[in-house]
Amino acid sequence: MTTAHGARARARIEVTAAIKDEARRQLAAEGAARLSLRAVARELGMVSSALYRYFPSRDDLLTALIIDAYDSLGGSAEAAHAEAAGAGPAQRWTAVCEAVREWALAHPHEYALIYGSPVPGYTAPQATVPAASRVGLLLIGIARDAYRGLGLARPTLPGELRPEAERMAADLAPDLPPETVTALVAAWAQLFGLVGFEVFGQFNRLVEDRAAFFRHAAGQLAQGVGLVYPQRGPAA
Amino acid sequence: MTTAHGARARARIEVTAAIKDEARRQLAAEGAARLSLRAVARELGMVSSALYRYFPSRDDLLTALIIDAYDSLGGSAEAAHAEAAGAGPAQRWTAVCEAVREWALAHPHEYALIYGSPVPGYTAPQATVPAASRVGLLLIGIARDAYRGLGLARPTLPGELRPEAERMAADLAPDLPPETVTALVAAWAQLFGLVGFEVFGQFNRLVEDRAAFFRHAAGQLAQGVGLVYPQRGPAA
DNA sequence: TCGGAAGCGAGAGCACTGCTCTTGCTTTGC
DNA sequence: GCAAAGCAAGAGCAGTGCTCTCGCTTCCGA
Repeated sequence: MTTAHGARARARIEVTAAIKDEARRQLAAEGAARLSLRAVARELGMVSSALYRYFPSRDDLLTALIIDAYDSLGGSAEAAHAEAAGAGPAQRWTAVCEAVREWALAHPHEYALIYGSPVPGYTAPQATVPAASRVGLLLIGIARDAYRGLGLARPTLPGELRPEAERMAADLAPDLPPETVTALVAAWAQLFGLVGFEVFGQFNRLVEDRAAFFRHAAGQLAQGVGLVYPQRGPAA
Repeated sequence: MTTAHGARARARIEVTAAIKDEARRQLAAEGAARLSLRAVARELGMVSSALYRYFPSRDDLLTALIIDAYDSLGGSAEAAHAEAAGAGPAQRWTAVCEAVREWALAHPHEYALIYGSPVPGYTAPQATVPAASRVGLLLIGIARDAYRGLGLARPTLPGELRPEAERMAADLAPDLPPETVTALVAAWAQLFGLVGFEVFGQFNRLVEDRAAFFRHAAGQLAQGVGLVYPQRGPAA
């Protein structure tokens, strides 16, 4: 009984996938706001009301696409990380950052869906959280490897931020120094600031050689986290 | 003849302003995608077709709101900068960053309009450029003051980025070192990464004391630009 | 095996959207 | 003083998300 629960369930899976595929096509072509349930149904040769058997609302379809986008981005980042497995922490950091950038440039509308303005009147459901965390976990993992290996330059931290830093460290990576975790969170946000500005055209008549610019900026981020070859003294 | 071109022209100005005000209200309440021309007209007691005499399309209304939002943000940032006039470059930098953050938190939907995903099928018209540049120019100005005054720590720059850095410097601030201009552009994007992540809820169950976190991150950005009290040696 | 239940696609319909066009009225400028 | 331009109103078009009802098909348990 490999055919899970008969032909009907199998058909449901196929139709659901077909709907998502067509929706993704329209998303890539026109953007989230122009994604139309009726158009998807039309393209699939079905009537719009039938589509509601698979997704109870337009927002639910969008949520499914969001999760898929997070997964696609996370997969690309993880693949890039795996490919750089032999290299040092700084190189692996940069490789992950560049994978994020390249995915975003290849899928601008999907990137906008997950890291642009949230779709209005819509807050990301809890279901998206695991998929959304993958890139962050990857970056934490790189820092952890460095910490356990060559060592990590420990960033500075003002006193007023220490309680918050310890809270974040307890949540995210209890084995890492709070200073490092704080710097990681900031670098994570800053990475997507760089990517977003490029994808959304803010660099348009400003930065020409964007790949080189990004590579350098990503390296600076790694340095801010402490992911440099410790020349002047390792972790305190 | 102070009344520019009679009562009709004056009425036009007033009605245009009333439309923008009501549209801004709806934008703040519901977000850009739910901004409806018909609802604006309804609220103003006019019929929807009449509104097209003032804005030829919904996108044109949005463009007007975008420019206003850039101006409002730029004004807030400039005001904060003026208030910190006596302080050193690092403090003024942080003050501007915090003003940007506070404006964004107070006007999330307007922030999303200008720094979130661009409205689909819509590329920002040239008219928005001057208004959009104000924050960036402010940051460049702070760096320039520091450069002419106490001096500026000069960031490092890889060789592959030098041509691009010189191009950007020629465009943006020919009087500043290319390394500084490059760091400025990166910091600019990273600043909006931090702000965007907070406004769009990416920090939600992650960072609690966001004000302190942001203050620290902004200070780190200033340091990356070279805007620190030169302790170890001023500009080379 | 068969009968009720659940799943499914189709169609009609509601309330809404952006936008266009025509119809009259008013203000403006020559 | 009169033609031209600006204006509000209404009707209408094509499109949207979503609901409801209708028959048909598949499923599952007695």
